[in-house]
Amino acid sequence: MPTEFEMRVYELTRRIPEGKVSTYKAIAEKLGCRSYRAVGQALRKNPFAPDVPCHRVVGADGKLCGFKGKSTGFTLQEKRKMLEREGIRMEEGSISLERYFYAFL
DNA sequence: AGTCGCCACGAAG
DNA sequence: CTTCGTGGCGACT
Repeated sequence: MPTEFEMRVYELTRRIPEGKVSTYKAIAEKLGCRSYRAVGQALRKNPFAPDVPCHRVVGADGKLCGFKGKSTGFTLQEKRKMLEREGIRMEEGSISLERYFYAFL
């Protein structure tokens, strides 16, 4: 059973439309919290995967999340593929946030 | 309940 | 590059 905080994270992440991405920072600030890490932790557990498109959440510099070892069962390659399928192109492993960033309007 | 360690980050040095 | 700040959660005590 996720906590309320996690629920908020999932709820926001879920709202990211196809062809768009967001950052841990944006989500955290939207939740009124200053910790991006807390968001990352919530996504790491991600009990709502793949309902919650955690692959659309990237770092502030447009890079995909780090994936240290195991995760929710997805790999960077799989996520990259999903993103490209949604129309998101990457340059040397980085995403152009200027084009794809979604600030939860 | 208190403490400690962990975490897919970010900013600063 | 490294180190610290930061917020929250899980595990252990």
